[in-house]
Amino acid sequence: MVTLKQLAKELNVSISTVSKALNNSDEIGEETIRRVKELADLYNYRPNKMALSLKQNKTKTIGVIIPNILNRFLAKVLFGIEREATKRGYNIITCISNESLEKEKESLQLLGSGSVDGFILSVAQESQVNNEIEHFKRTINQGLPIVMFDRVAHDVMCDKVIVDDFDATYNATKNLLRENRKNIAFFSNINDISVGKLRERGYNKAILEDGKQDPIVLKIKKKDDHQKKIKAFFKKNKIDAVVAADSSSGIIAINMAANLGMKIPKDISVIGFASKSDSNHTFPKLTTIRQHAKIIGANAADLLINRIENISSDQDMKTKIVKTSLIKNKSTL
Amino acid sequence: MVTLKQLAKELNVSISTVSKALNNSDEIGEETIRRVKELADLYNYRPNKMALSLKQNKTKTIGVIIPNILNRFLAKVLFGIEREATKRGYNIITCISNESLEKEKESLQLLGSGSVDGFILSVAQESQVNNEIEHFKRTINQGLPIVMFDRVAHDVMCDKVIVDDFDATYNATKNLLRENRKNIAFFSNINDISVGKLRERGYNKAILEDGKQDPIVLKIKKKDDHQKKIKAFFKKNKIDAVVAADSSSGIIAINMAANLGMKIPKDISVIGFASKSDSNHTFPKLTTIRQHAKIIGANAADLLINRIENISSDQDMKTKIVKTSLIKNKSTL
DNA sequence: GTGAAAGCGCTAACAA
DNA sequence: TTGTTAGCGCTTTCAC
Repeated sequence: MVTLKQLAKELNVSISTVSKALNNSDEIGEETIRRVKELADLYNYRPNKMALSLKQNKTKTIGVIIPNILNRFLAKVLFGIEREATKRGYNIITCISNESLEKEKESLQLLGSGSVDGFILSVAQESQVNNEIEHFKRTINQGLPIVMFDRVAHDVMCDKVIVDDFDATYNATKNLLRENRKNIAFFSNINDISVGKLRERGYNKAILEDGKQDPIVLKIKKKDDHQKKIKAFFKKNKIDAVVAADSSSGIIAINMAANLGMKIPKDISVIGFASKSDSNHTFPKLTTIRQHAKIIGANAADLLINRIENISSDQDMKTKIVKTSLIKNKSTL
Repeated sequence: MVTLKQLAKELNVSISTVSKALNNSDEIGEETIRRVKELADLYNYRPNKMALSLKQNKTKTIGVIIPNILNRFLAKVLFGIEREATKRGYNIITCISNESLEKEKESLQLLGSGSVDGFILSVAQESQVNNEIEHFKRTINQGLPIVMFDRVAHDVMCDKVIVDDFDATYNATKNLLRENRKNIAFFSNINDISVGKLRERGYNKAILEDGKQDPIVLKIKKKDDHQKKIKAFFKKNKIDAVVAADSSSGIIAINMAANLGMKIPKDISVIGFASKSDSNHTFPKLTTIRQHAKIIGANAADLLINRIENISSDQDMKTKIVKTSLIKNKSTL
């Protein structure tokens, strides 16, 4: 990598002249600027990012801590973050917490020592279960802003971007009630995290308000055989509708129902959280609750960068709610 | 963030004493070391990463350029890279090229100016189509090693990690021939990239070697309605087996076949590239070609870090082939 | 209009 | 055993 020093030497001027010339300072003569820029172009000079960061005490880099990159929703949020960050001149350093509190702490610690200007994260399952929030507070006290999305820690004062999980399942369930479904079940593979619980509550509320049936909830653990669990459930309970809290449950529910001879949506309706490409994985296509993951990511990046650059003068922390949409496909009436 | 300077001041010693003490230099007295470390702990001192990078001219950071994070395979490779990199003390900066040559160039350019010690990447579709490789060569000449995985540019001299795509579909097709299938079709949604072509060739070779049937290839474009295309194809051609080059095609093929009344695997066998969780999205479960994405990622990280740290003394570039495995599930006999 | 010098936080060769 | 100094690449204030 060519440096200012080398350019200066070759041009027989001082380092500061070169620096100023490249930054179009009006202290420098036109002719000099031209000469400097020419040589810089020739050598394809780029200012060293580390030197800039050190000097200006900002890195133009965002730390992103994601619990699980194999989750389509989270991957999509990451995509949204990356796009918005790039647009605003920021890079992202990605860490995958793998749902582990320890890794989450470590990432915060490691990147916190000068590598990034702030963090965007979704809380690891282990941290949520143990309600651990000290590490977040420490980071914030250190002067590094955090934006949390989806799985947030309510007791931490920071900007947040969340989904209207409760309303989403509440409305989805209402929808099924309007179809006159008599036995609506709720399937969930994510019952240990906050959003999973919110979704269950939305379902429960709709069922109880209606008052004509009892909630039936199938909780599937990560280690369970997903297909077998659902098959067994279908055989034991006669149900005519499913609200699925995660995308796999919805997809498997449809395929299994079809396999057991049920007609969709005549005999059974299914609504699930899923992305567009996932909803393609069933026939008929799954009626889905879309979370607009990319928008969530873009919003999170936006909030963080504004905070970093002090664009929003106000000190209050914001919580943005990105509303889900119900996309009606053919797995409901 | 607390600095050496501040610690030194508080302890009434010089900056270099503090630095040496923290690095356990034997130049420093035990008592001093203890005092320094105590205060450093108290203030939770961490050396500033930017300063270290600038000083030592290495960043302990890897640039990863991924064409599409929503692709499960690529996401999984990223996971593997991140895990291996973290294990060896490296961070990763992730850029998403979105299959665009321009973005790929830009990322190389931007991160190349001091932000990373090397790159791991899978070539963007646009770059492959136009056979653009100058930007890779430029980066390498700049002294930054590159490791390519999956979609590689053969004319660039660098370490590579690839999958035995040709053999994978060749063997899968042979497998179907052994089942005595008479009309084996090939479905692909990725025919414009190198691996897609390799997979088609493997299929073709097996069919032609057998000599008892003609290849039947269905190429699906990104903008096509995936389900409709496959449905129409099933209606027009009577086929009894499918080899799918991408995971969506395999999954949709099974669900659509079932929907059209075919019995799987009695009437039709399906084999596809997919991850474990994807193969759960069909009933019966999809017989899959596993690519071992995490291992690919780990290998790529390993190769790159060795190159960066000059562990492998040899100058020859290595190409590692990670063999696929055929996981027999119930969508084949 | 140009250059010298200080300083961002750190390490290390050299001096004391 | 500890401190002084130079330097990594850059910007910026202040002299000339």
